[in-house]
Amino acid sequence: MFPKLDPVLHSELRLAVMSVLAGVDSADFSYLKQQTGATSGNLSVQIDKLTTAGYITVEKGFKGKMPCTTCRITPVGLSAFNDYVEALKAYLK
Amino acid sequence: MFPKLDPVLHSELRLAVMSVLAGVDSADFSYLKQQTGATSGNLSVQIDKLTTAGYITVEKGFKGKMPCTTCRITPVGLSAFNDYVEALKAYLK
DNA sequence: TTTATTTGGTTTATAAAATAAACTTGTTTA
DNA sequence: TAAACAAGTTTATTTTATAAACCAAATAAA
Repeated sequence: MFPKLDPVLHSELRLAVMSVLAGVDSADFSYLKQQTGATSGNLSVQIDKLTTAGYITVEKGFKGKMPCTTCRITPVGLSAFNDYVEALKAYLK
Repeated sequence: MFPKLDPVLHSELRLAVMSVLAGVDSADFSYLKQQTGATSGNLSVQIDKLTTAGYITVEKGFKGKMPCTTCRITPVGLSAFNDYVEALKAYLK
């Protein structure tokens, strides 16, 4: 009837991050922050959770001399995102 | 960009309850419990929150000698539900 | 050059949420 | 009449979401 919603994705900020990452090859921390309007702390925590779930990968490097954290969605993450969208439909009709 | 999601509705069980109520004139506690698969305690709490938000009304009566709690969605609730669906779309594309 | 200020985050603290377990009140059944 | 059941509510506990506080390095200002 009502399928279970993936708790990793059923979160406003994590869903926004996944939504951004689903549409680009990669996005760095600052870009995600700007796109989502989140605070750094909150974004950092939610990126960790998405990483732990295997939904995104994080690569820490530098852009010039500044640290730069680059995020990418994984195939697992993309699939989970699509499943979540499908599951939600049962609730919205 | 990403609109704020109504926290009252961004909850698996409350959303399921609203989804059921959006499609019927009224539903009693047992029916909602059966449709959503929720535990009584959880359902009771979430019904309270929807009531406090003004999204549903609750009428306590009897069916025969047994107590019976009947829930209905309000116009405000229906409107909030529709707004939530619209807002979500920004996250799902 | 030393002192702010900004960038790019992480860690920690706290308030709110979701959920189940335990309990209550009354009814039906054995 | 005692046990089981129905229909919920209350309470307790575990997670979450989030912001505040913090940190280190780079840049700008004095």
